[in-house]
Amino acid sequence: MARNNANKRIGIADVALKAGVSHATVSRVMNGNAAVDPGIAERVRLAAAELKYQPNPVGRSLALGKTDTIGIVVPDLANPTFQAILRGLSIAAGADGYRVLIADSSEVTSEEAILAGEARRRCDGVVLCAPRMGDAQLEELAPSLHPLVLINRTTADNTPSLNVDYEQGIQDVAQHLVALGHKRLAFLAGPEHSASNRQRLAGLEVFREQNPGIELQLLPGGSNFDSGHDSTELVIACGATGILAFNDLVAMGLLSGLHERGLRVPDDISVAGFDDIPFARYTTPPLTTAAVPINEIGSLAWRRMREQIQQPGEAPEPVRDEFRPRMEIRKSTAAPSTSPRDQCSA
Amino acid sequence: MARNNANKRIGIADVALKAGVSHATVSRVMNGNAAVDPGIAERVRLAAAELKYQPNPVGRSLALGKTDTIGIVVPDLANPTFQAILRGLSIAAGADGYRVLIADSSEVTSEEAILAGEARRRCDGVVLCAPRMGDAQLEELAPSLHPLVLINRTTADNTPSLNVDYEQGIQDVAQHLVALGHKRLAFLAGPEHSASNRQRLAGLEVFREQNPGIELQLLPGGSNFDSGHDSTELVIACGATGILAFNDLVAMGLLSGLHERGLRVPDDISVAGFDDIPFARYTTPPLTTAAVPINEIGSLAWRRMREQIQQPGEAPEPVRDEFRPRMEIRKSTAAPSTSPRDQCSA
DNA sequence: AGTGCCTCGGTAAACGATTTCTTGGTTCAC
DNA sequence: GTGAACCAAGAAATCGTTTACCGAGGCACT
Repeated sequence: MARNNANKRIGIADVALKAGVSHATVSRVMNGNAAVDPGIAERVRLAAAELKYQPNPVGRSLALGKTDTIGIVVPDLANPTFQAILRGLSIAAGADGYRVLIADSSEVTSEEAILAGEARRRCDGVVLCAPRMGDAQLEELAPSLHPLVLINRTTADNTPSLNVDYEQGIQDVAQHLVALGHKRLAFLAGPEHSASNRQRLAGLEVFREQNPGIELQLLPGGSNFDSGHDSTELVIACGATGILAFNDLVAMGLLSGLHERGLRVPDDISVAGFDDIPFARYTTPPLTTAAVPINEIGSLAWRRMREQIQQPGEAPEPVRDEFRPRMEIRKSTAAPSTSPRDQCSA
Repeated sequence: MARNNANKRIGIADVALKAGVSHATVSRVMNGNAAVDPGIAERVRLAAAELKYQPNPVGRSLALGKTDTIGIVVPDLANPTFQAILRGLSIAAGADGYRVLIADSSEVTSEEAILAGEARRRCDGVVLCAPRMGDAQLEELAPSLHPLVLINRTTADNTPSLNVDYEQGIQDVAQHLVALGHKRLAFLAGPEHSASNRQRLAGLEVFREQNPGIELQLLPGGSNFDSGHDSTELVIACGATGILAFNDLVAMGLLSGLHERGLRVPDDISVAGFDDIPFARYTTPPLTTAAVPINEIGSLAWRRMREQIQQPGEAPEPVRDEFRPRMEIRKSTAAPSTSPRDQCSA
């Protein structure tokens, strides 16, 4: 807060004094609320301009019961996915005069609930990205956060939520590889407790049932570059010709590892990512991936939030938005080579 | 703000009522301020716990004259550099119990000043990244923002600022290429009004004087992937063997363009970036670049901010932190090929 | 002229905390 | 036994706004 310049920040009282009216009148003209005599209004405006008066937002917030701010809690700002959501949210909210407050839980699950509560108290609503939080805790927490929008999570009481259909998306990726002729696939999994990883595994289970002739291995992994890179040996050893990476970061790490080992993508091995982060189209080769319309998610999150904030009465029925990833086929996947590289693991 | 649950959010008055004391006493025990009878204190704590009372931050802010929030204004959240600064800042500030409020000016120069002022009124201080704002306007604005930290800008009145030495950094890149044997260089410039681009140009001017035997062309460009990609033809046509890209994004776009055109990096042409964004080491080939310790900048920005916030008295002398980029030599640069590809442009 | 309505703007009560001031009750020393 | 010193907790002021309420005028109509 500001109380530096000269002695005190100028407040509504100073303007009132200078214009020879009461604070109430100043407030009225500043907000264009009630009808004020044009002459007086002009005098007030002049005084305000001369003093460079700007209303104190904290005072307004207290009186109005709103802060024109929403909070977002993210598990990790280093992740391009959350960066993109934040960006989309920030821009969309900004267009409506709202600002966004960040709370980065740094992947510490226990912090998520606390941060969310704190953010909620400071803001008019919160957008919650909490992939690791337990279902029970989420259910308990949600009501107290009320103007709330969830990302990739849902609650029983139908909190508005935006969900990427990872289950279907990963199946699409697998099918793409099968269509190219691959018979031996491997999924480089994400963090164990990640909700979206579980969805992917569920999708692959369905895929397995529907494609009994296709081998599908599950490899432990992580969610970032380094874990993809570190999985290189594992991937080579497993003998699969088509790799489904947990996300684009992992895929890129793997791409780089394979390149170092002298394997050619997609000639020797096909690699597909997930998310379609901005960098995906610029890898060499450009990465085939399941594109998630991430910017849209950010701005839609704001829309859903705004609906809740602005309709103070009944909610316009809770909404659950579903995003089905779209296959973005680039150059990192191709038909498997006819030479029997897949035998080398035996 | 919260006023949803049941009827009203519970406030200090409810706790006071339940504990049979006055608000003042509740406030005292919540803040551990004055000495309160242990019995009463316990009663209050119990009441607070039963009601799940959490103090309203807006009320506190008004009374205390601080918000425990700092603002950051960035020109574009899509830029990895600002994402990284934001992240470092957010984590460092979070560790001290401060939150950060975002204002994205979306590259609209005229918005920067307004956003900064607004952010300042809501927060205890602001970190300003305003690469395009005019010097005069910055000088005028700075005092009113007072607890202020500048990124890559400075003012006459010595506002604390963190500066990357682009001037020296770009010279280091150029020297690196010369050391490899390159005689024909080209700089793929950034946005015209970017302050950091001007610094790079100044650095290259010095380089020119010191290396009269080296040809150095200036090519118009931009600051993102696409502009790098779009410059591919220009780069090929200019005949240079060593390319200095404005930043890593541009370099990566160029890398991808060159790859599409069938040119090999670094065999046919060397490309160097600037910044060392996280993705730089995972391009193919891994990108040689001038590494800017960007995470450090974010956290140091917080340190400088904290110094100003916590020492309300005299400033601990204004500081100007300088970061000299460190060459990160990877695989995208090498000695020029002996075959005279550089003639093809003649 | 008196009544009623309408307009304008001042007064004061929120909003939810912190903090200074004050008061009533002890205790202690003289 | 009285005054000083002291302590804990309540009363009230403060922070900077907004806004419900009300009173004072002005005007028109009966």
